[in-house]
Amino acid sequence: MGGARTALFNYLWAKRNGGRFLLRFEDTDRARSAICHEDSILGDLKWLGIEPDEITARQSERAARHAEVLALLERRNAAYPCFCAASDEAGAIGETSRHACRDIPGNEARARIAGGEKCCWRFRAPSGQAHTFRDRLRGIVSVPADSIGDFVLSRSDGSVTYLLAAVVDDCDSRVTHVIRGEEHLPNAPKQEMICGALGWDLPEWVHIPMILDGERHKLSKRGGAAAISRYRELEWPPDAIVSYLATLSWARAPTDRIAGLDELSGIFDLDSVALAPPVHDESRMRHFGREHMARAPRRELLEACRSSFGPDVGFMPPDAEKISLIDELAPACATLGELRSSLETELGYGADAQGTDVPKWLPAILERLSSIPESDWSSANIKNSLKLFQKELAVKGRDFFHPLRLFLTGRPQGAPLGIILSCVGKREAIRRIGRACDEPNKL
RNA sequence: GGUCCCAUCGUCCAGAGGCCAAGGACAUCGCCCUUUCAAGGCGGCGACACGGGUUCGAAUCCCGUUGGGACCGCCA
Repeated sequence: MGGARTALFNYLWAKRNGGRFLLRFEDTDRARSAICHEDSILGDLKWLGIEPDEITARQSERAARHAEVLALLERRNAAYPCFCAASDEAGAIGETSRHACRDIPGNEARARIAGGEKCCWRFRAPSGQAHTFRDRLRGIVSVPADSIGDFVLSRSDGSVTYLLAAVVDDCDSRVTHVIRGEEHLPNAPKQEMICGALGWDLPEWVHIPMILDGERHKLSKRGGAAAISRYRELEWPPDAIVSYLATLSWARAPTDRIAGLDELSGIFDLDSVALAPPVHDESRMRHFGREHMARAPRRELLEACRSSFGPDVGFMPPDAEKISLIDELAPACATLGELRSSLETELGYGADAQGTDVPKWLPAILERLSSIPESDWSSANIKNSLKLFQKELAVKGRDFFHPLRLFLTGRPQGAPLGIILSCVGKREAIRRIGRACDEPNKL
Protein backbone atom coordinates (compact mmCIF):
# COMPACT_ATOMS: atom_id res chain seq x y z
CA MET A 1 0.00 0.00 0.00
CA GLY A 2 2.79 2.34 0.88
CA GLY A 3 4.53 1.74 -2.40
CA ALA A 4 1.31 2.09 -4.33
CA ARG A 5 0.54 5.38 -2.65
CA THR A 6 4.03 6.64 -3.43
CA ALA A 7 3.59 5.59 -7.04
CA LEU A 8 0.20 7.28 -7.11
CA PHE A 9 1.56 10.59 -5.87
CA ASN A 10 4.38 10.43 -8.37
CA TYR A 11 1.95 9.61 -11.13
CA LEU A 12 -0.44 12.39 -10.20
CA TRP A 13 2.31 14.94 -9.86
CA ALA A 14 3.77 14.02 -13.23
CA LYS A 15 0.39 14.13 -14.93
CA ARG A 16 -0.51 17.40 -13.28
CA ASN A 17 2.61 19.05 -14.56
CA GLY A 18 2.79 17.48 -17.94
CA GLY A 19 5.79 15.50 -16.82
CA ARG A 20 6.70 11.88 -17.06
CA PHE A 21 6.30 9.23 -14.42
CA LEU A 22 9.36 7.02 -14.43
CA LEU A 23 9.56 3.60 -12.87
CA ARG A 24 12.92 2.14 -12.05
CA PHE A 25 13.67 -1.16 -10.39
CA GLU A 26 16.38 -0.65 -7.87
CA ASP A 27 17.88 -4.06 -7.94
CA THR A 28 21.43 -3.15 -7.04
CA ASP A 29 21.48 -5.93 -4.51
CA ARG A 30 21.49 -8.81 -6.94
CA ALA A 31 21.14 -11.38 -4.19
CA ARG A 32 17.74 -10.07 -3.27
CA SER A 33 16.09 -8.92 -6.40
CA ALA A 34 14.06 -11.18 -8.58
CA ILE A 35 12.29 -10.61 -11.83
CA CYS A 36 9.06 -11.99 -10.45
CA HIS A 37 8.96 -9.13 -7.97
CA GLU A 38 9.12 -6.73 -10.84
CA ASP A 39 6.27 -8.46 -12.57
CA SER A 40 4.07 -8.39 -9.53
CA ILE A 41 4.82 -4.75 -8.84
CA LEU A 42 4.10 -3.86 -12.41
CA GLY A 43 0.99 -5.99 -12.39
CA ASP A 44 -0.35 -4.36 -9.26
CA LEU A 45 0.30 -0.88 -10.58
CA LYS A 46 -1.35 -1.68 -13.85
CA TRP A 47 -4.31 -3.11 -12.00
CA LEU A 48 -4.62 0.21 -10.20
CA GLY A 49 -4.34 2.04 -13.47
CA ILE A 50 -1.09 3.68 -12.50
CA GLU A 51 1.05 2.98 -15.49
CA PRO A 52 4.51 4.45 -15.79
CA ASP A 53 5.35 6.48 -18.87
CA GLU A 54 8.63 4.72 -18.98
CA ILE A 55 10.34 1.89 -17.25
CA THR A 56 13.95 2.92 -17.13
CA ALA A 57 16.75 0.40 -17.19
CA ARG A 58 17.30 -1.70 -14.14
CA GLN A 59 20.11 -0.40 -12.04
CA SER A 60 21.86 -3.70 -12.45
CA GLU A 61 22.03 -3.08 -16.20
CA ARG A 62 23.86 0.17 -15.75
CA ALA A 63 26.87 -1.15 -13.94
CA ALA A 64 29.30 0.34 -16.44
CA ARG A 65 27.95 3.85 -16.04
CA HIS A 66 27.94 3.53 -12.28
CA ALA A 67 31.55 2.36 -12.30
CA GLU A 68 32.42 5.33 -14.46
CA VAL A 69 30.93 7.75 -11.98
CA LEU A 70 32.58 5.98 -9.10
CA ALA A 71 35.92 6.41 -10.83
CA LEU A 72 35.16 10.08 -11.29
CA LEU A 73 34.42 10.36 -7.61
CA GLU A 74 37.71 8.68 -6.83
CA ARG A 75 39.59 11.07 -9.06
CA ARG A 76 38.02 13.93 -7.21
CA ASN A 77 39.10 12.40 -3.96
CA ALA A 78 35.50 12.00 -2.92
CA ALA A 79 35.69 8.23 -2.72
CA TYR A 80 38.26 5.97 -1.16
CA PRO A 81 38.75 2.22 -0.90
CA CYS A 82 38.01 0.44 2.37
CA PHE A 83 39.70 -2.85 3.05
CA CYS A 84 37.72 -3.86 6.06
CA ALA A 85 35.87 -7.12 5.83
CA ALA A 86 32.19 -6.71 5.17
CA SER A 87 31.32 -7.95 8.62
CA ASP A 88 34.10 -6.05 10.31
CA GLU A 89 32.99 -3.06 12.26
CA ALA A 90 36.43 -2.21 13.59
CA GLY A 91 36.92 0.39 10.91
CA ALA A 92 34.24 2.63 12.24
CA ILE A 93 35.63 5.15 14.64
CA GLY A 94 33.38 5.14 17.63
CA GLU A 95 30.56 7.61 17.62
CA THR A 96 31.85 9.63 14.76
CA SER A 97 31.32 8.65 11.25
CA ARG A 98 34.84 8.92 9.91
CA HIS A 99 36.35 5.69 8.84
CA ALA A 100 39.88 4.46 9.46
CA CYS A 101 40.49 3.50 5.84
CA ARG A 102 39.93 7.03 4.60
CA ASP A 103 43.45 7.93 5.60
CA ILE A 104 45.24 5.15 3.79
CA PRO A 105 47.61 6.86 1.35
CA GLY A 106 46.63 6.61 -2.28
CA ASN A 107 49.68 4.72 -3.44
CA GLU A 108 49.36 2.19 -0.66
CA ALA A 109 45.71 1.67 -1.50
CA ARG A 110 46.52 1.19 -5.16
CA ALA A 111 49.16 -1.33 -4.30
CA ARG A 112 46.81 -3.33 -2.13
CA ILE A 113 44.18 -3.34 -4.83
CA ALA A 114 46.76 -4.38 -7.38
CA GLY A 115 47.75 -7.13 -5.02
CA GLY A 116 44.27 -8.51 -5.31
CA GLU A 117 42.99 -7.33 -1.98
CA LYS A 118 39.21 -6.95 -1.82
CA CYS A 119 37.78 -3.57 -0.99
CA CYS A 120 34.62 -1.60 -1.06
CA TRP A 121 34.47 2.10 -1.85
CA ARG A 122 33.25 4.65 0.57
CA PHE A 123 32.23 8.24 0.15
CA ARG A 124 34.49 10.72 1.84
CA ALA A 125 31.85 12.59 3.76
CA PRO A 126 32.91 16.21 4.02
CA SER A 127 33.55 17.49 7.48
CA GLY A 128 31.95 20.72 8.52
CA GLN A 129 29.28 22.09 10.73
CA ALA A 130 26.11 20.76 9.32
CA HIS A 131 24.59 19.70 6.10
CA THR A 132 21.32 21.30 5.15
CA PHE A 133 18.97 20.32 2.40
CA ARG A 134 15.54 21.33 1.37
CA ASP A 135 12.58 19.03 1.48
CA ARG A 136 9.60 20.29 -0.47
CA LEU A 137 7.24 19.48 2.38
CA ARG A 138 9.32 20.31 5.43
CA GLY A 139 11.49 23.11 4.26
CA ILE A 140 15.09 23.31 5.33
CA VAL A 141 16.35 20.31 7.24
CA SER A 142 19.72 20.48 8.90
CA VAL A 143 21.75 17.53 10.09
CA PRO A 144 25.08 17.61 11.90
CA ALA A 145 27.83 16.79 9.45
CA ASP A 146 29.42 14.17 11.64
CA SER A 147 26.18 12.30 11.98
CA ILE A 148 26.65 11.19 8.40
CA GLY A 149 29.13 8.41 8.06
CA ASP A 150 31.43 7.48 5.23
CA PHE A 151 28.77 5.44 3.56
CA VAL A 152 29.50 2.71 1.07
CA LEU A 153 29.25 3.53 -2.63
CA SER A 154 30.19 0.18 -4.03
CA ARG A 155 30.60 -3.23 -2.52
CA SER A 156 33.66 -5.42 -2.60
CA ASP A 157 31.99 -7.50 -5.30
CA GLY A 158 31.96 -4.44 -7.52
CA SER A 159 28.24 -3.72 -7.38
CA VAL A 160 27.16 -0.24 -6.43
CA THR A 161 24.79 0.61 -3.65
CA TYR A 162 21.44 2.30 -3.90
CA LEU A 163 22.82 5.63 -2.80
CA LEU A 164 25.20 6.01 -5.72
CA ALA A 165 23.04 4.27 -8.28
CA ALA A 166 20.03 6.40 -7.48
CA VAL A 167 21.97 9.63 -7.85
CA VAL A 168 23.46 8.60 -11.16
CA ASP A 169 20.26 7.23 -12.60
CA ASP A 170 18.21 10.18 -11.43
CA CYS A 171 20.64 12.51 -13.04
CA ASP A 172 20.83 10.56 -16.27
CA SER A 173 17.05 10.34 -16.44
CA ARG A 174 16.82 14.05 -15.76
CA VAL A 175 14.63 13.45 -12.79
CA THR A 176 13.29 16.69 -11.37
CA HIS A 177 11.28 15.43 -8.42
CA VAL A 178 12.03 12.57 -6.12
CA ILE A 179 8.78 11.74 -4.34
CA ARG A 180 9.38 8.90 -1.93
CA GLY A 181 8.61 7.61 1.53
CA GLU A 182 9.82 9.49 4.56
CA GLU A 183 12.10 6.60 5.46
CA HIS A 184 14.36 7.99 2.77
CA LEU A 185 14.72 11.36 4.41
CA PRO A 186 18.13 10.50 5.89
CA ASN A 187 19.32 9.56 2.41
CA ALA A 188 18.71 12.97 0.95
CA PRO A 189 21.76 14.66 2.50
CA LYS A 190 23.96 11.75 1.45
CA GLN A 191 22.71 11.90 -2.09
CA GLU A 192 23.16 15.65 -2.10
CA MET A 193 26.75 15.17 -1.02
CA ILE A 194 27.36 12.86 -3.94
CA CYS A 195 25.73 15.32 -6.30
CA GLY A 196 27.83 18.07 -4.78
CA ALA A 197 31.08 16.18 -5.32
CA LEU A 198 30.05 15.60 -8.90
CA GLY A 199 28.84 19.13 -9.46
CA TRP A 200 25.47 17.87 -10.53
CA ASP A 201 22.07 19.50 -10.15
CA LEU A 202 19.87 18.49 -7.28
CA PRO A 203 16.40 17.09 -7.72
CA GLU A 204 13.61 18.39 -5.54
CA TRP A 205 13.13 16.10 -2.57
CA VAL A 206 9.61 15.28 -1.53
CA HIS A 207 9.40 12.88 1.35
CA ILE A 208 5.84 11.86 2.00
CA PRO A 209 4.84 10.44 5.38
CA MET A 210 4.72 6.69 5.70
CA ILE A 211 1.45 4.86 6.06
CA LEU A 212 1.09 3.28 9.48
CA ASP A 213 -0.90 0.25 10.54
CA GLY A 214 -3.40 0.13 13.40
CA GLU A 215 -0.54 -0.28 15.86
CA ARG A 216 1.08 2.76 14.38
CA HIS A 217 3.96 0.86 12.89
CA LYS A 218 5.16 1.13 9.36
CA LEU A 219 2.87 -0.90 7.15
CA SER A 220 4.69 -4.13 6.48
CA LYS A 221 5.99 -4.48 2.96
CA ARG A 222 4.45 -7.42 1.24
CA GLY A 223 2.54 -10.48 2.29
CA GLY A 224 0.89 -8.40 4.95
CA ALA A 225 -2.85 -8.20 5.31
CA ALA A 226 -2.73 -4.75 3.79
CA ALA A 227 -1.01 -5.40 0.49
CA ILE A 228 -2.24 -4.46 -2.93
CA SER A 229 -1.86 -8.02 -4.11
CA ARG A 230 -4.07 -9.18 -1.29
CA TYR A 231 -6.78 -6.62 -1.94
CA ARG A 232 -6.57 -7.64 -5.54
CA GLU A 233 -7.22 -11.25 -4.64
CA LEU A 234 -10.14 -10.15 -2.52
CA GLU A 235 -11.46 -8.38 -5.59
CA TRP A 236 -11.54 -4.89 -4.22
CA PRO A 237 -12.40 -2.36 -6.90
CA PRO A 238 -9.10 -0.79 -7.96
CA ASP A 239 -10.59 2.67 -8.37
CA ALA A 240 -11.78 2.51 -4.78
CA ILE A 241 -8.28 1.73 -3.60
CA VAL A 242 -6.82 4.55 -5.62
CA SER A 243 -9.37 7.02 -4.28
CA TYR A 244 -8.70 5.87 -0.74
CA LEU A 245 -4.94 6.00 -1.15
CA ALA A 246 -5.23 9.56 -2.39
CA THR A 247 -6.81 10.59 0.91
CA LEU A 248 -3.81 9.37 2.83
CA SER A 249 -1.89 12.60 3.49
CA TRP A 250 -3.31 14.51 0.59
CA ALA A 251 -5.85 17.01 1.88
CA ARG A 252 -7.61 17.80 -1.35
CA ALA A 253 -8.59 14.27 -2.21
CA PRO A 254 -12.36 13.78 -2.17
CA THR A 255 -13.23 11.86 0.99
CA ASP A 256 -16.76 10.78 0.34
CA ARG A 257 -16.76 9.52 -3.20
CA ILE A 258 -14.59 7.90 -5.78
CA ALA A 259 -12.47 10.15 -7.92
CA GLY A 260 -10.75 8.78 -10.96
CA LEU A 261 -7.10 9.14 -11.82
CA ASP A 262 -7.94 11.84 -14.32
CA GLU A 263 -9.87 13.91 -11.85
CA LEU A 264 -7.20 13.49 -9.20
CA SER A 265 -4.36 14.39 -11.51
CA GLY A 266 -6.22 17.51 -12.49
CA ILE A 267 -6.13 18.89 -8.97
CA PHE A 268 -3.13 17.20 -7.37
CA ASP A 269 -0.71 19.42 -5.55
CA LEU A 270 2.15 18.89 -3.20
CA ASP A 271 1.33 21.84 -1.00
CA SER A 272 -1.67 20.09 0.51
CA VAL A 273 0.26 17.04 1.53
CA ALA A 274 0.14 16.68 5.31
CA LEU A 275 3.19 15.76 7.34
CA ALA A 276 1.84 13.46 10.02
CA PRO A 277 1.93 9.79 9.11
CA PRO A 278 -1.58 8.51 8.33
CA VAL A 279 -2.99 5.28 9.70
CA HIS A 280 -4.36 2.76 7.27
CA ASP A 281 -8.01 2.24 8.10
CA GLU A 282 -9.84 -0.46 6.24
CA SER A 283 -13.23 0.72 7.36
CA ARG A 284 -12.55 4.00 5.65
CA MET A 285 -11.38 2.17 2.58
CA ARG A 286 -14.57 0.11 2.66
CA HIS A 287 -16.56 3.25 2.10
CA PHE A 288 -14.85 3.72 -1.22
CA GLY A 289 -15.41 0.09 -2.07
CA ARG A 290 -19.12 0.40 -1.36
CA GLU A 291 -19.25 3.60 -3.30
CA HIS A 292 -17.89 1.73 -6.30
CA MET A 293 -20.30 -1.16 -5.90
CA ALA A 294 -23.25 1.14 -5.50
CA ARG A 295 -22.50 2.88 -8.77
CA ALA A 296 -20.95 0.17 -10.87
CA PRO A 297 -22.90 -0.69 -14.00
CA ARG A 298 -25.27 -3.49 -12.96
CA ARG A 299 -24.54 -5.39 -16.13
CA GLU A 300 -20.90 -5.53 -15.20
CA LEU A 301 -21.61 -6.79 -11.72
CA LEU A 302 -23.97 -9.38 -13.09
CA GLU A 303 -21.34 -10.80 -15.39
CA ALA A 304 -18.85 -10.93 -12.56
CA CYS A 305 -21.31 -12.69 -10.29
CA ARG A 306 -23.14 -14.90 -12.72
CA SER A 307 -21.89 -18.09 -11.14
CA SER A 308 -23.37 -17.11 -7.79
CA PHE A 309 -26.84 -17.68 -9.14
CA GLY A 310 -26.07 -21.34 -9.26
CA PRO A 311 -25.78 -23.86 -12.08
CA ASP A 312 -28.45 -23.92 -14.71
CA VAL A 313 -30.77 -26.73 -13.66
CA GLY A 314 -33.48 -26.16 -16.16
CA PHE A 315 -34.41 -22.85 -14.62
CA MET A 316 -32.66 -19.54 -14.75
CA PRO A 317 -34.13 -16.28 -13.57
CA PRO A 318 -34.15 -13.53 -16.18
CA ASP A 319 -31.23 -11.11 -15.96
CA ALA A 320 -33.54 -8.29 -14.96
CA GLU A 321 -34.50 -10.20 -11.82
CA LYS A 322 -30.91 -11.01 -11.04
CA ILE A 323 -30.07 -7.37 -11.39
CA SER A 324 -32.81 -6.45 -8.95
CA LEU A 325 -31.16 -8.69 -6.40
CA ILE A 326 -27.77 -7.19 -7.14
CA ASP A 327 -29.30 -3.76 -6.72
CA GLU A 328 -30.40 -4.74 -3.27
CA LEU A 329 -27.13 -6.20 -2.15
CA ALA A 330 -24.37 -4.31 -3.92
CA PRO A 331 -24.49 -1.05 -1.92
CA ALA A 332 -23.63 -2.96 1.23
CA CYS A 333 -20.62 -4.67 -0.33
CA ALA A 334 -17.15 -3.26 -0.73
CA THR A 335 -15.76 -5.93 -2.99
CA LEU A 336 -16.86 -8.24 -5.73
CA GLY A 337 -16.04 -11.17 -3.51
CA GLU A 338 -18.41 -9.85 -0.89
CA LEU A 339 -21.17 -9.36 -3.41
CA ARG A 340 -20.77 -12.91 -4.56
CA SER A 341 -20.96 -14.43 -1.15
CA SER A 342 -23.79 -12.14 -0.21
CA LEU A 343 -25.64 -13.30 -3.29
CA GLU A 344 -24.98 -16.90 -2.42
CA THR A 345 -26.22 -16.70 1.12
CA GLU A 346 -29.23 -14.75 -0.05
CA LEU A 347 -30.18 -17.48 -2.48
CA GLY A 348 -29.32 -20.31 -0.16
CA TYR A 349 -31.26 -21.61 2.77
CA GLY A 350 -30.26 -20.77 6.33
CA ALA A 351 -30.77 -22.60 9.58
CA ASP A 352 -32.85 -20.10 11.51
CA ALA A 353 -36.27 -21.64 10.85
CA GLN A 354 -35.53 -24.60 13.05
CA GLY A 355 -37.88 -24.89 15.97
CA THR A 356 -40.17 -22.17 14.69
CA ASP A 357 -43.88 -22.94 14.74
CA VAL A 358 -45.30 -23.35 11.27
CA PRO A 359 -48.11 -20.82 10.81
CA LYS A 360 -51.54 -22.23 10.01
CA TRP A 361 -51.71 -20.36 6.75
CA LEU A 362 -48.52 -21.76 5.29
CA PRO A 363 -50.23 -24.53 3.27
CA ALA A 364 -52.53 -21.92 1.81
CA ILE A 365 -49.67 -19.76 0.66
CA LEU A 366 -48.08 -22.81 -0.86
CA GLU A 367 -51.18 -23.28 -2.91
CA ARG A 368 -51.31 -19.63 -3.81
CA LEU A 369 -47.72 -19.56 -5.06
CA SER A 370 -48.18 -22.81 -6.91
CA SER A 371 -50.96 -21.23 -8.87
CA ILE A 372 -48.60 -18.67 -10.38
CA PRO A 373 -47.52 -20.01 -13.76
CA GLU A 374 -43.76 -20.36 -14.22
CA SER A 375 -43.96 -17.85 -17.01
CA ASP A 376 -45.37 -15.26 -14.61
CA TRP A 377 -42.92 -16.06 -11.83
CA SER A 378 -41.55 -12.56 -11.47
CA SER A 379 -40.70 -10.53 -8.42
CA ALA A 380 -43.51 -8.10 -9.18
CA ASN A 381 -46.14 -10.81 -9.48
CA ILE A 382 -44.91 -12.66 -6.43
CA LYS A 383 -44.90 -9.49 -4.41
CA ASN A 384 -48.44 -8.64 -5.45
CA SER A 385 -49.62 -12.10 -4.75
CA LEU A 386 -48.12 -12.06 -1.28
CA LYS A 387 -49.50 -8.62 -0.48
CA LEU A 388 -52.93 -9.75 -1.58
CA PHE A 389 -52.72 -12.81 0.56
CA GLN A 390 -51.62 -10.76 3.52
CA LYS A 391 -54.68 -8.54 3.10
CA GLU A 392 -56.99 -11.51 2.94
CA LEU A 393 -55.41 -12.91 6.03
CA ALA A 394 -55.79 -9.55 7.75
CA VAL A 395 -52.51 -9.88 9.63
CA LYS A 396 -49.85 -7.28 10.11
CA GLY A 397 -47.03 -7.24 7.64
CA ARG A 398 -44.56 -8.17 10.27
CA ASP A 399 -46.58 -11.15 11.45
CA PHE A 400 -46.91 -12.34 7.93
CA PHE A 401 -43.64 -11.63 6.18
CA HIS A 402 -41.33 -12.51 8.98
CA PRO A 403 -42.41 -16.13 9.41
CA LEU A 404 -42.84 -16.53 5.70
CA ARG A 405 -39.30 -15.31 5.14
CA LEU A 406 -38.05 -17.70 7.76
CA PHE A 407 -39.49 -20.71 6.00
CA LEU A 408 -38.58 -19.47 2.57
CA THR A 409 -34.99 -18.52 3.20
CA GLY A 410 -34.13 -19.98 6.58
CA ARG A 411 -33.07 -16.52 7.69
CA PRO A 412 -34.82 -13.76 9.63
CA GLN A 413 -33.87 -11.00 7.24
CA GLY A 414 -32.65 -10.31 3.75
CA ALA A 415 -33.60 -8.76 0.45
CA PRO A 416 -37.28 -8.30 -0.47
CA LEU A 417 -38.99 -11.67 -0.64
CA GLY A 418 -40.38 -11.21 -4.11
CA ILE A 419 -36.92 -10.73 -5.54
CA ILE A 420 -35.46 -13.66 -3.69
CA LEU A 421 -38.28 -15.94 -4.73
CA SER A 422 -38.02 -14.97 -8.31
CA CYS A 423 -34.28 -15.58 -8.34
CA VAL A 424 -34.54 -18.82 -6.45
CA GLY A 425 -37.12 -20.10 -8.89
CA LYS A 426 -40.64 -21.37 -8.45
CA ARG A 427 -39.71 -24.99 -8.05
CA GLU A 428 -37.25 -24.32 -5.24
CA ALA A 429 -39.59 -21.90 -3.49
CA ILE A 430 -42.42 -24.42 -3.56
CA ARG A 431 -40.09 -27.14 -2.38
CA ARG A 432 -39.01 -25.10 0.63
CA ILE A 433 -42.51 -24.23 1.75
CA GLY A 434 -43.75 -27.72 1.06
CA ARG A 435 -41.02 -29.10 3.25
CA ALA A 436 -41.95 -26.73 6.03
CA CYS A 437 -45.56 -27.87 5.83
CA ASP A 438 -44.79 -31.55 5.64
CA GLU A 439 -41.74 -31.93 7.77
CA PRO A 440 -41.44 -28.92 10.04
CA ASN A 441 -38.93 -30.79 12.17
CA LYS A 442 -36.51 -31.36 9.37
CA LEU A 443 -35.74 -27.79 8.52
C1' G B 1 22.22 5.40 22.52
C1' G B 2 22.81 9.30 18.42
C1' U B 3 20.48 12.11 14.38
C1' C B 4 16.16 13.57 11.98
C1' C B 5 10.82 13.85 11.31
C1' C B 6 5.96 14.29 13.32
C1' A B 7 1.79 15.71 17.05
C1' U B 8 -6.42 18.60 15.84
C1' C B 9 -12.51 13.95 16.95
C1' G B 10 -11.90 6.36 16.86
C1' U B 11 -9.74 7.14 11.48
C1' C B 12 -8.43 10.51 7.18
C1' C B 13 -8.15 15.63 6.47
C1' A B 14 -9.55 21.41 7.07
C1' G B 15 -7.45 25.18 10.00
C1' A B 16 -1.09 29.31 7.45
C1' G B 17 -2.88 35.01 15.01
C1' G B 18 -8.81 37.27 15.61
C1' C B 19 -14.22 34.67 10.75
C1' C B 20 -12.96 28.44 15.74
C1' A B 21 -17.56 28.17 22.14
C1' A B 22 -12.65 24.18 15.98
C1' G B 23 -15.22 22.42 10.13
C1' G B 24 -15.89 18.15 6.55
C1' A B 25 -15.54 12.90 5.33
C1' C B 26 -15.47 7.82 7.11
C1' A B 27 -16.80 4.97 11.35
C1' U B 28 -20.22 4.84 15.50
C1' C B 29 -25.01 5.83 17.98
C1' G B 30 -30.28 7.45 17.57
C1' C B 31 -34.62 8.71 14.65
C1' C B 32 -37.34 8.45 9.94
C1' C B 33 -38.41 5.35 5.77
C1' U B 34 -39.25 -0.04 5.21
C1' U B 35 -42.42 -6.83 5.87
C1' U B 36 -36.82 -7.60 7.72
C1' C B 37 -31.61 -6.42 6.74
C1' A B 38 -29.05 -3.13 3.83
C1' A B 39 -29.29 1.32 1.20
C1' G B 40 -31.23 6.33 1.65
C1' G B 41 -32.85 10.90 4.59
C1' C B 42 -32.28 13.53 9.30
C1' G B 43 -29.81 14.20 13.85
C1' G B 44 -26.40 13.03 18.20
C1' C B 45 -21.59 11.76 20.41
C1' G B 46 -16.70 13.04 19.45
C1' A B 47 -10.31 16.31 19.20
C1' C B 48 -6.50 21.21 19.32
C1' A B 49 -0.89 15.87 24.03
C1' C B 50 1.13 18.84 28.34
C1' G B 51 3.79 23.16 30.34
C1' G B 52 5.89 27.73 29.65
C1' G B 53 6.42 32.03 26.78
C1' U B 54 5.38 36.05 22.55
C1' U B 55 0.74 38.90 21.68
C1' C B 56 -4.70 43.08 23.11
C1' G B 57 -5.70 38.04 21.16
C1' A B 58 -2.78 31.26 19.77
C1' A B 59 -5.19 25.12 17.43
C1' U B 60 -2.23 28.53 14.54
C1' C B 61 4.46 31.65 16.31
C1' C B 62 8.84 30.32 19.89
C1' C B 63 10.98 27.12 23.80
C1' G B 64 10.68 22.88 26.80
C1' U B 65 8.36 18.20 28.21
C1' U B 66 5.86 13.93 26.83
C1' G B 67 4.40 10.65 23.08
C1' G B 68 4.89 8.34 18.25
C1' G B 69 7.88 7.19 14.01
C1' A B 70 12.08 6.75 10.80
C1' C B 71 17.15 6.27 10.01
C1' C B 72 21.98 5.09 11.87
C1' G B 73 23.92 -1.94 6.66
C1' C B 74 29.27 -4.00 1.75
C1' C B 75 19.50 -3.33 2.28
C1' A B 76 16.70 -0.31 -0.65
